[in-house]
Amino acid sequence: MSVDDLNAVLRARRAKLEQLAEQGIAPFAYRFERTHDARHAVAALGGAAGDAPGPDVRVAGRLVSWRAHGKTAFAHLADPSGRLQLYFRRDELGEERYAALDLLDLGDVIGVEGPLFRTKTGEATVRVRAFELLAKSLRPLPFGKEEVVDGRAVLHSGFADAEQRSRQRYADLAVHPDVRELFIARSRMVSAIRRFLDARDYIEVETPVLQPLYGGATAQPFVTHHETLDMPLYLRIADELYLKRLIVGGLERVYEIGHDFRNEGIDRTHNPEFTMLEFYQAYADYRDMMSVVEALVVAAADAVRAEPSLAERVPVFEPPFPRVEWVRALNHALGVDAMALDASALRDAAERVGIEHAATLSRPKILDEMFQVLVEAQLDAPTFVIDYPRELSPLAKPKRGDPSLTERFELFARGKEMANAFSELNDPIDQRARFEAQAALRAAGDQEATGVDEDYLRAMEYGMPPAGGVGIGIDRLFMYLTGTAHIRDVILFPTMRPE
RNA sequence: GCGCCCUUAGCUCAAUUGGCAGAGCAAAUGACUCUUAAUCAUUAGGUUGUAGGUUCGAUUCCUACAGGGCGCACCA
Repeated sequence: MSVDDLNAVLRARRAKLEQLAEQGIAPFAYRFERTHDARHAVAALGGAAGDAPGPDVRVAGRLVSWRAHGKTAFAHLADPSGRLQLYFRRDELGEERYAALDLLDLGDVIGVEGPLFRTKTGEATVRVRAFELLAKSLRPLPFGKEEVVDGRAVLHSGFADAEQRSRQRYADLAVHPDVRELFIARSRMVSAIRRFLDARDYIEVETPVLQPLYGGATAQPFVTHHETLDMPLYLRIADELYLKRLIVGGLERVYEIGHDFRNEGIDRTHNPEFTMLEFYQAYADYRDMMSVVEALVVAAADAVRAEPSLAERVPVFEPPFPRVEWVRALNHALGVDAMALDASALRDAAERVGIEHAATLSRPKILDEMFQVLVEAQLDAPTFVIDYPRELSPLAKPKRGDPSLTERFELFARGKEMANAFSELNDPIDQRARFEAQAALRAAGDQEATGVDEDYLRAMEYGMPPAGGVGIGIDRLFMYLTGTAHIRDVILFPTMRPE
């Protein structure tokens, strides 16, 4: 885009850039020594009563409002900690420097120096003695105007377009302090989870994102190609099989936080790449892992609640969470023994609860759909669903005492799956049989079925201790804790078509 | 992938039945030494998402395409 194509606003800013050059003012600085951020500057003035001047401060940030009155001007500077009012006077700055203020624009990054004082309306303000341009803003940020009504900031004419806010997250963050706070809270939550696991003697590991065989979940993968090896590689859909190899190797407690990739639809709760936490603990079973998950969710919630602007939104948990047995819950909701129904009775039951074309679905699929409608959707408070039917859980160990079930739990909250966990299968004979069943499905055209992972079987044949394993979707956990409806609002740069 | 809806100035939004495309903010010029959605005056800013069609005339009606939103499907 040439300068000729730019609109008048952009041209005006470029013109100022030239005037700055003529005056020998560098529009893009190297550094600025700060003594305070906005919040600490306000605190530094403290309760200084009346006209008592406060200390000198040097603060830097973005110019977000400007009110000129001839020979004086008020402005607000915003930094990550908040906003601070600035007061410019011609008689203090001198005519030349005061005139140079004309070359500033909203959105410029500036640094100022001067004493703090309180205006007659009581607002902590810097009486600017000197200012420096640190970065010229050549493109107007979509600032709204902020009005304070009953002590609360009300934004006028802001940056509302959901598409542009996601595409230009930098602008969204720049003009919306609450968006910054949300992503800061997400980072704090992830840090808290790391501390939680570290404190329990888990070690954080990194396993391959590019995998010759994908597995550990059922999903369409992204496929790429390595030139030198001349072979296809898949972006991982789960971390599971590599983490369990490490259990074989004697790393008894491991976790990984990273992106999984699934080549599927995009909607309110799905992004093609998303953040997954998986952790595995040798010599533990799924009941041990339930306790860990309860404590982990509490720790994550505490970390988010520590962000004051979000505190009210974060649910308070009181472990232990209720446990609901899969079969018993479904039968109770249905009023009959679902597992005992024959094929046609099951179809009729499914259609009564609103499942369409049940005739085309497999038995496990019908059961799963009925469970989703009748039970999962009703689970608002965090609840463990335990002991899934074997036919729904190809990756879990059979339940002790009832081989028709598996030792598996999922954690649900607000009707959404938060975590999925098993007593991990550690029998290589059984594992091979399950892989071969998958391979048969794949040969029959099921794109999501995986092949036989011989290397993983080799690892298991060396002997894998019993272990409990958990997967938790970090994006969804954070959505739940903050009451965020759309996954794109908790991912800094969600996947979108190019403009 | 399917259905419905949306796309107008840098931002937020108007525009009667198909009849000269408007406002606020932002911008430019001027006035103003405690303002805070500052105020006041003046000015500029548009190939109405793109390409076609119907019409004397299209922001408006039709078709296709692009991007987006919502729902469905897929995703245990």
